[in-house]
Amino acid sequence: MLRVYNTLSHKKEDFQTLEPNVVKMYVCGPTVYSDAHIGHAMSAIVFDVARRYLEYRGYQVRFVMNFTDVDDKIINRANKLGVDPQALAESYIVAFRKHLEDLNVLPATVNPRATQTMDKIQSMIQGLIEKGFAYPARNGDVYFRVTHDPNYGKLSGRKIEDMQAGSRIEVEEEKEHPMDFAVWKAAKPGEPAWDSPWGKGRPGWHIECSAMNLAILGEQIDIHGGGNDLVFPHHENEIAQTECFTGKQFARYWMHNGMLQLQGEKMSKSLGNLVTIDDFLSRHEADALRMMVLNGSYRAPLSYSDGIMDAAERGLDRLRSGLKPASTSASGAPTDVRLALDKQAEATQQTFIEAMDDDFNSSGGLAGLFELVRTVNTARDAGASSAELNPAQDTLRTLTGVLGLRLGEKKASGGDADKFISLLVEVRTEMRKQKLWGMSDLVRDRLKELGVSIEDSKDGTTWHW
RNA sequence: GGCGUCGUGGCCAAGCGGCAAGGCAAGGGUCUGCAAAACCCUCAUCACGGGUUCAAAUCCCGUCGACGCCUCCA
Repeated sequence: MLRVYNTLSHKKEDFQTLEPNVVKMYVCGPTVYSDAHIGHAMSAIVFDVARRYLEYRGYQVRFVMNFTDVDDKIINRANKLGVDPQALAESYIVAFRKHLEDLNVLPATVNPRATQTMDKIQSMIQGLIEKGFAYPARNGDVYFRVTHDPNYGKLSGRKIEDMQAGSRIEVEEEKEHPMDFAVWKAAKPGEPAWDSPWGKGRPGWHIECSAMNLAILGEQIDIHGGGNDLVFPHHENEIAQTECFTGKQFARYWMHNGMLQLQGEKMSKSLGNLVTIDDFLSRHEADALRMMVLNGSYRAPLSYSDGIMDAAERGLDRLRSGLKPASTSASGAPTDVRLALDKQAEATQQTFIEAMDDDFNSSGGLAGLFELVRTVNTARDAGASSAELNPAQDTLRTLTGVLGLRLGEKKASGGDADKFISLLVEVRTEMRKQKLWGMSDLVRDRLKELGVSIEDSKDGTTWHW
């Protein structure tokens, strides 16, 4: 039985879907106004793993990730650069899509955009006004009436009174209550604007997610995800709008990932302490970032550092070691070794499911995989043939695949250099045959300095970057 | 100030009432011409102080500390 930690109840709950075998899942994507950083990547990876695991467990997942492509930040940035806000947003959407692909994040079933959901946004606002949950103000904005929602604050555990006390919000004259928030914003001259019953304007920050959910997944969904910095106000307001509009419970499970930190602080655009996805991928393989995320708990904050990346990359190598083929001289492993291998493959699968069923405990799942790796390697050393190794290696491949790891051969980034390296290695093999150890070691050491590792074995010599 | 998450070996980290998973690093060994890889062995009583229990890293109370949110943010 899968259990999922629900921010709404602060507990792990049994996972039950609205419809049998179907999961309706919505994850908040980025507001596209600048280069995405690895914190965004972490969030995408976390929910990609959840999605892959749900599919592995037999669910059909309708996975929606939105792009918020109209927003103050986008407008400001576009004005600064002197470009069209829509064009700016579009370029970042293209870039982000490419990043997701590079990071092996499965494509969403749908990627809706705020600007393409305008009808639904407006009909929702209209509905909220009719029900008394929203009101147009004299300045052309439309505000959500917080005090009319008895459940307001249930996700973040805040009370309207508490927030008022510590509030640093500038109180808009036009608001009935300081905590009321805009569902529609009147356009200033030169800003992107859409016609509406309340005058030209654009959606407020939270309404677009409510509307996109409604338009694509319906009134009720199973899982709503995002970074935990979105709990308040974004998700709180989303719940308020949607539930007041439909009169039904919106999302059953709210999942939030912890923040990626750099030197003890949240990595964020405003703090400027970030590593962009481009930066990261120019120095590491995509699997390494995923490995780093998988090694921890998705809800806990994660500190990015060279040390942690190093460990992630070594761990990746270790997983890969389990997939290496049988020795060409393999003549079959002893019975006890073969039995142990089968048994471990079985045990690993079980451990994996138990761990992942417990709120996607990837680190626990990984532990089982490492044990399988050791058993496979032991069997290979004991002379297991590829036929004997195959079933266990298939299990390993399947389960690492569920985590979204590709474990491909390390890229021979050298391009043209590769064939020269191969030549060098070939020559070295000849030297070794003639027992010219000094020369062979020199070649090996010098290549090592250049980033090329050589491994000699009974089956011959292999090398990799 | 309010709300919330958390504090496990040198580092990352699982465990959530019954002898402390796993990875990285380190040390010793097997293998190897020597290495590397692989394999074997070694390496913690769980921030602190009380309490509950036959039994607590795991539950309760308190202290200290970290981080997030309360303003745009994955």
